[in-house]
Amino acid sequence: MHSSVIDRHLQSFVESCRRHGLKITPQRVAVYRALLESDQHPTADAMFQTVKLTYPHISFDTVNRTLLTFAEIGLVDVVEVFGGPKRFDPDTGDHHHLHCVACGRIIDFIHEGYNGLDVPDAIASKFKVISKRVVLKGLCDKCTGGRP
Amino acid sequence: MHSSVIDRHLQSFVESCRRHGLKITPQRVAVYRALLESDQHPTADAMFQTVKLTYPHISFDTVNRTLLTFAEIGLVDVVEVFGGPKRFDPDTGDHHHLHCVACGRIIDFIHEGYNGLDVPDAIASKFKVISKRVVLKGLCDKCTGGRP
DNA sequence: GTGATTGCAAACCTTTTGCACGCCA
DNA sequence: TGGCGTGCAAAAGGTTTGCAATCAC
Repeated sequence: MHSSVIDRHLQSFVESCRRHGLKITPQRVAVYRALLESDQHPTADAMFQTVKLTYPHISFDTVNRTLLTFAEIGLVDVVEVFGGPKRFDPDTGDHHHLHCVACGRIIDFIHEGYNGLDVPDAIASKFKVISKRVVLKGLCDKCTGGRP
Repeated sequence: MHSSVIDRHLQSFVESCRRHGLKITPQRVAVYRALLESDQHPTADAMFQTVKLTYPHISFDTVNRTLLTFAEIGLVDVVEVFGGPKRFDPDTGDHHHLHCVACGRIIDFIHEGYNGLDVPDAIASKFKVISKRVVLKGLCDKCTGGRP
């Protein structure tokens, strides 16, 4: 990611913290920077390992709590899992997930046909829908070994 | 659930076990019966509490392992969660989920428009899709207090 | 200054593993 | 009878909580 893009993200991060009355601490900045560069859907522990490289003194608890705080203010999403540790998604935009049941990878994809899914009236009248996502379970290319 | 319906389910349960070389033990039958009557998406512990009522001597481990075994042979689904313990779904048919972010309930719904979702070619050519589900996050009627 | 945040430690909960005994096929 | 399944116990892994010291504002 280009440094100018990072700067722009960092600026909106600062504004988001201000809006929610959160202090801008070096730990939070370090976690946020790591999120921007993260491989997809890291666990709290994976984030901890990454952040330690640039901020060796940080504790796991701080990383974990920071991620949960970021999730509360909408800076990251907590993604759906089928067991195991929580996983976080720095991409809060409209996209969908494929879960490989063999290796556990979660692969993002976007698809025109899935955007703006209509919510049935019976649901819309009773529930306030916050987010919509299509979740596919299957086997990824690495795990099928090319066999379809 | 009517007893005749239960009998029919039990019969297909027995066949399913036979097909997979699993023994028919009273514990497995008890767990399966409890599944048929279960409120939706119970955790292993919730199932344990229920099964104990009719089979007081059963251990938590057995209930848990039985549920995992059932999941492996497709008798139940493990449903997507956003953290916390695994949850099981006795309904393996085509349906979708609404997660209430306030109370944690997972509500099933069916919707014509979501059945037979097309899988984008870019995905279908690389991944073997096993299941498709729309996951909505939101607030249920109990948690909005009627306010939409 | 002061209240939020951090780091550390302990507790808690869920899941996993190992093993001896018992039971289904 | 043989081997799978069960129950018990211990361990592992992840998350949550409490608290004193520290830091951003």
